[in-house]
Amino acid sequence: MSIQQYKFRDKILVAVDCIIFGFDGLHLKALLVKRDLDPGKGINALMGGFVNSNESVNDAAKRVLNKLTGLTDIYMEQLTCLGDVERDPGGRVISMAYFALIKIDDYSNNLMIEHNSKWYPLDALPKLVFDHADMIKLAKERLQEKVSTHPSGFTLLPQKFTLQQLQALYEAIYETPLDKRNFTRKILSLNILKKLNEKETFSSRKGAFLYEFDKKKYKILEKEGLKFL
Amino acid sequence: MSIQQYKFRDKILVAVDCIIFGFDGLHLKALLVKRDLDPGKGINALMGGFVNSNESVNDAAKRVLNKLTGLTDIYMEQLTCLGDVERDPGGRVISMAYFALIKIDDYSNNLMIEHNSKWYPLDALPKLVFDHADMIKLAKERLQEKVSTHPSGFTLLPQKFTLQQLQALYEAIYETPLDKRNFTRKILSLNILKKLNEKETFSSRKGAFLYEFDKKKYKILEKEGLKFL
DNA sequence: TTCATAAATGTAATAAATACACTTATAATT
DNA sequence: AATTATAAGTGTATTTATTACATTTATGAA
Repeated sequence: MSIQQYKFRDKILVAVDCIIFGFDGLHLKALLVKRDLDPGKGINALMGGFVNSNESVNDAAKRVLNKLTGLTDIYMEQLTCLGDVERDPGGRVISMAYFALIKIDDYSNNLMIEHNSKWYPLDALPKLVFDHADMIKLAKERLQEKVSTHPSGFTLLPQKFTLQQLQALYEAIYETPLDKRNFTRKILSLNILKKLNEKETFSSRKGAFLYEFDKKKYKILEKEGLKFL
Repeated sequence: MSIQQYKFRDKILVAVDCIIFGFDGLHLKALLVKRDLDPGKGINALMGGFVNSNESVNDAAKRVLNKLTGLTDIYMEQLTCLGDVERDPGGRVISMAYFALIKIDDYSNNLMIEHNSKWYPLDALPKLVFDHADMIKLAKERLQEKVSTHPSGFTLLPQKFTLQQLQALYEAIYETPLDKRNFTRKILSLNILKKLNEKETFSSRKGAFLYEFDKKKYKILEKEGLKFL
């Protein structure tokens, strides 16, 4: 046997698809586009693209994410490989699904028009092409696991946020109400929040203090993990 | 745009590589083969193979696992996609890594000779081709997470086992000693073990009771998850 | 009968999780 | 200036889970 062996094996189209999550203060949402090529043209889909032979699979995902959002340094991780033979009626295409978290306000209206994209609440998704609905379901489960042991979820919030916004985020992800006092105590005990001398006065007369993250402690917890809920 | 679009995209070789774990009662081990083709011929590697265009990626992993072990219904899950451009000097090959758990005694000596394969303790791995060492490292981390929330680890033990064997398994996976009384209490409180009326007398005069799993409860916990350690 | 060996077992102390309701600050209204 | 409406902010007691720790028991071999 020799290097020649590689030559006679089947080459396959490899795609990446990105589940992009956002949070609007109340609902967890996914960013979808209307697919612009057949098969499935005009149907809602995750943003995706093919992996080129001169780029890594992760780089392909970054490229796709950047193309859609204009953002770099997006929180992103591999989710799963969808590899069924018949998953794409257009041909044999395997897809690596990624999930990504962005601040919903970082995504501009211009881009929504340009890419024919739209945020959908997870409990009201439209019909999706191929196995994209499966991907989103899996991504949501993975997000729940992830935020229970890592501070990644914070990526969905604006830089400054109130404790009630943070709680609403966890409630949206876990799909369950949480006790305000217990939540506050626990999150503050992690020592990753800095209380600012500013208040957010949009949602109450009294106003709620804004917090931001202590990036150093955040990094440690990101690596080491934490036990959140 | 049309279906034609698919035609002009790059096709890529897709491989699967399997991290196969076994447990000999004391050490966690990985099954490695001597690679039989260039590049890297003769160097140790994970068992792997290319995905054919008429099989799913998961089926390719099953095929590879079955070819090496002779076993079907192996516990197996996707680990990660290794997708760097230069990871395989023989060409552009992306690899989906899987980790699998088998009972070490199910793997026969004949197969070891036939495939030029060998069990290596995880703390004494030989040099490996490409990024296979990374895969094993990641697989071990994933195994640690997995057994802390799912009863999957039991797949590494024979059908009948003693509590001390089970504890030794967890100690090997976590790489840390555990308290015998606390361990026993906790594992029994999960109510997934059936105490048999048989003793294993190999390792002590007194003999230790054998246990086996209650498969129904196992299935429930497998889905719902548990909080183990 | 004694000895050596690993198996089996319980309790007290500490830490973490949960359940639960009133007071406070403020802007808007009168 | 006083009142009202609204969400923010805060503490304690109870239950549950985790940890630390040492002696007795069963048995085969000598």
